[in-house]
Amino acid sequence: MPDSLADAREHFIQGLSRIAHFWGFPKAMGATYAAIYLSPEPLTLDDICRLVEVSKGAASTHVRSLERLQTIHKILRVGDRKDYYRAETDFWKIVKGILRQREQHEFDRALKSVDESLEMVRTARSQDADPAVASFHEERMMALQRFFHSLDSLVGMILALDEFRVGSITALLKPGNGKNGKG
Amino acid sequence: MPDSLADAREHFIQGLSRIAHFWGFPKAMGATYAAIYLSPEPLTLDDICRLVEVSKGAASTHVRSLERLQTIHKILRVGDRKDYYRAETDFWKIVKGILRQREQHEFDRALKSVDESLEMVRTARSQDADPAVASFHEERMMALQRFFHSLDSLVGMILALDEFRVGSITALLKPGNGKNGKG
DNA sequence: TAGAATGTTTAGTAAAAATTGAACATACAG
DNA sequence: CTGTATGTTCAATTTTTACTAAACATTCTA
Repeated sequence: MPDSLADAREHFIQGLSRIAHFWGFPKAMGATYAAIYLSPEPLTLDDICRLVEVSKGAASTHVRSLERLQTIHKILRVGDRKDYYRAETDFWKIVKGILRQREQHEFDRALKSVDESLEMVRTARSQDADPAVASFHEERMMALQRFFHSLDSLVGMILALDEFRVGSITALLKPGNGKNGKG
Repeated sequence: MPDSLADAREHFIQGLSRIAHFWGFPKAMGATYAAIYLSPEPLTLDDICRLVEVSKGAASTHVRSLERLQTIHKILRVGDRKDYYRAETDFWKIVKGILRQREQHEFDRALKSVDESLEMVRTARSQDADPAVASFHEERMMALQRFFHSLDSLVGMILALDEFRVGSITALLKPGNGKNGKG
């Protein structure tokens, strides 16, 4: 069977699709990354359409998203109008990029939302609201606010740690620990 | 305006809905948690239907999911057939629980998927596949495998750290660091 | 300028996920 | 046993998200 290698590639691509989907990205986006990741040579949009079996429009959208997340990189060649894409292979860098992006967009909004709610409760209390309920709400909201700020600090710390190579932290853990006691 | 407090609650619930959705849960599930979290008294299913404006079926599903994630707890009272729910307020515990569940389910599957693909590539190589391409695929898959194992170790470590109270780590960071240099 | 090769946007469609509502199950009271 | 109050399940529906295909834009050649 001359296509056992293609089968393996297929299986791998499907695996990354699942993972991508699980973490909230379109399946085809994961497949796109996988296809690029497994290619020895940079791929063009048309290559991707062929390998991932997706329309040019979708491929265009996905490479844009992947590039924004810094999981792939565009390569331009002089005298060639095609865009080529190669995979970023430093996974810690990728995780860091995704963390950073998520933090910037949605995480900030979450913080803001709690801040606003808290402000509203305080306004309500200064007016006519039931003081007991208002106090309770205020307490709970403040607790969540504290947690978010801690998370924010923690993520910031992790991102900063990258300067010292996060990967090396896990290298410390690797030798001889196998799996960590589950299932 | 006698409902400014209800407005604040509304805003808060909507905020948590967004967050939940962003992290891959149904919006109404986040809203359900928020409603319980803000209630001084444990809530019944019917309370939830009313507060979150959702059918009994959906409410039932959501409390089940939330309970499985240990974000809320069921309270049974003697001589009362209703189930009551109160919110878990230890957010680090919640994060830990979600991490643990995700690790067990999807994370393990990801590892397995890569392991299998790798096995397939090796089989292919022992047969007739292009050795150069097979080698390249094998290398890349092994790199991802290594990363996954590192991640697995890292998550395991974080979960283990809980014994020593993860919260205290962030407590160290909190005093006077404000925001960590973004936007 | 036209024509070819490429990438992007978008209106419409297809697929997936969440939600409803009603049937069903269970437990208790009388 | 019957009726009532509760929780659960699931087929059908609604809502959301992803994708396609075609029009459009851009850049290069000549």
